This record gives sequence, C-alpha cells and structure tokens, in this order.
Amino acid sequence: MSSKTSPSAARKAGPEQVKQSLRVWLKMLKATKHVEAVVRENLRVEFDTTLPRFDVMAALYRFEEGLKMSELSSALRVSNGNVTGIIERLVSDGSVLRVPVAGDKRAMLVRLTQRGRDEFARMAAAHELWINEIFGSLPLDVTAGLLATLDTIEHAQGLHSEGEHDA
Amino acid sequence: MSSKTSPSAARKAGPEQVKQSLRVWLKMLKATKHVEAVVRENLRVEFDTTLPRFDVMAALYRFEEGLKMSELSSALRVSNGNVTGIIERLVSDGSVLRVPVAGDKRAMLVRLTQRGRDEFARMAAAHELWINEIFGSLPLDVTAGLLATLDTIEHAQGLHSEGEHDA
DNA sequence: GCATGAAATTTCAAGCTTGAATAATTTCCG
DNA sequence: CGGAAATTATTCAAGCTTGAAATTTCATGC
Repeated sequence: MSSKTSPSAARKAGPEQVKQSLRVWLKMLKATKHVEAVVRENLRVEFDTTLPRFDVMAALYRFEEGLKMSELSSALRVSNGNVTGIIERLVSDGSVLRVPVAGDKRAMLVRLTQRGRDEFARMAAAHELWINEIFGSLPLDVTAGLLATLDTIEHAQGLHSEGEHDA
Repeated sequence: MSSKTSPSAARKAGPEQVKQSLRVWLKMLKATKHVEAVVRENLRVEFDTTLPRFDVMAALYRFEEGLKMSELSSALRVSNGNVTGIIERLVSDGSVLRVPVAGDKRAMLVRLTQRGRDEFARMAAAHELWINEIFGSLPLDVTAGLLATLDTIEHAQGLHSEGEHDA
C-alpha cells in the first residue's frame, strides 16, 4: 500500500519531509533576515531611524485620524509596553502627537504630525525602491507563485491572519 | 526608446512591479514572523529558553570542538558584544563552557557542556516537529520552487552568503 | 627590544521586546 | 446605586541587539 500523508496534523512524517521542511524554513529565515538587514541599515544611514519606528509610522500613516495605543499594538502585533516606548521617542522627535480620546479618559489617540507625515512619505518612497531592487528582478509568475505559497504557510495551521494588509 | 529617464540604480521599474515587490516582501515578512513567533513561544513554554540561546547552541552543537567568540558571532551574523551576553547566561546555566585558547591569551573557545548537548538535542528534535507541522504539508515540488526562489532573492544583489548551512 | 598597528573580546549607552504587575477608568449587572 | 469584571495604558525587570569605544594581546618591522 502507498504512504498516506496526512497533511493536517503532521502525522508520522518521513525523515525526508522533515529535512526538507527544515531546509526551506532556514532558507526563508535567512532570506528574510537579509532583506530586513538591508532595510535597517538603509533606514539608519539615510534617515537616521529604526525599523520599529518605521513600522509604527507606516501604521499611523494609513490612519490619518489616528489610532489608539491598543489598536496600534494589535495592528503591529507587538506588546503594549513596547509601543509605549517607541511612541514616546517619536513624540519627543516631533513626529507624533498624542491626543486624549473624548469620552474615555483611559485611551490615547496617536497620530502623525505634519512633519511626521512628510518624513514618512520620503522614507516610504525610498523603502519601495530598496525592496524593488531585491524583488524586482523576479519574474511575475515567480512572485505570484511565491505569494501563493506564503499564503499556504500562513494558513498551514492556526495562523489568525485577521490583520491589516497591503499599503 | 519608449521609456526615458533611468533613475539611478534599478532601471525604471514599472509601478506595477514595485507594488508587486512590496506585496511579496510584506507577505514574506509576515509569514516568517509567524513561524518565528511559534518557535519562540514553544521554546519558552516547553523549554524555558529563547530563540537567541537556541541559535547559539545550534551553532555550537555542530562544532563539538568549540568555536571562538569571533567565529560564533560571524557564524550567526550578530555583533560581538551580543554574543558575549548570551554566552554569559549560557555559562551560568551550565550549558556552555569557556576554555582559553592555547597560544592566544586574547581568544576564548566556547563549547557545549554535555548537559548543553543533551539539552539541545531535545530541543532540536522538538523544533523539527514544530517546523514540519508548518511546512510539512507543502508538496515537494512547491518547496523545491520556494527554495529556488529564495536562493534568487539571496543573490539578487550583493548578498554575501558565505556562511553556515543546513543543520 | 620595542613601537605600531591588527586582532579578539568586553564594556557601554541606547533602543527594542516581552510578559507580568499596576493603575486608572469604563462597563456590566444585580 | 455599587461592586465585580473588563478595558486601556504605563511601568518594570529581564533579556536581546547594535555600533562604538576601550582593553588586552599578538604580530611585524625596524
């Protein structure tokens, strides 16, 4: 009889399959870290900022009306306390503004200042180019396949992808 | 010539291409972070340890004879000072041993203790399963394609991939 | 020998990250 | 109303990460 691979709960996987999974994951991790390192370095030397700051500003850029701290941290999938610190620095840089939420003394609305918006617009434009330098050489059918595969991974098991998309 | 003005480095990419590049990158980042989060969480709850520690131990596991601090940091592509701290904690945990290098009073050789080896062996076995639960359901031809694409990305521009491989 | 620069590592300040504990406020019900 | 529970945000300790500066030791040339 033939081997019946139960896809769902990874039953008794062949050692070949396990090895291949590991190989793919390590390569994916390596490639991702490479791209991240490029972005980090470029943000640092060209804009004197960091990736976490960039991520926060990207989220705020898309919500001109501002976001509550909790919305921000869940959008970025990082802890609450984490966002507090990053916002603190962005505020003292003059890129972000905090405004109390009318009707709820607990909550704070956070939004980019005009200066923050201009700043981010410049960074985002550069960021697009950096990314395109790396991924732009891939043929369209290849990137399409990659997207599809990555989707599969996200949903392979228990990934709750109820977040934000595109930009 | 239909198109004019080539900006600087990359040759005039269409806005479609740029958008697609960004889309792929964001998805890749998201998928990678998902897998990393799973591994981190599992390491934490099942082994009360962290990903950086796991990475260091993985490197040392493959070099029974030990590694110098500088070799370790370049293998993991992290800064020198970073490794110092992680090793410090692993030493006080009894998982790692430091031995002076004969003939060079500056250098230190770092290696797993027996306890560290046993510990890592258990973690590595579990780690394989976690990864396989995520990637194991992908058909072989898909993972093969993924590997190839990721290779292209790594070498798309200026990635010096002279490091360690497999596990 | 000995000064000078290279190499190996640690130290340091700053920032990122988490999960847990705390504090303030709001909401839900009885 | 009034108290329990949930929500929002900050604080905190511990650890990770970097790039730069400092330290110790080695290697070389003179």
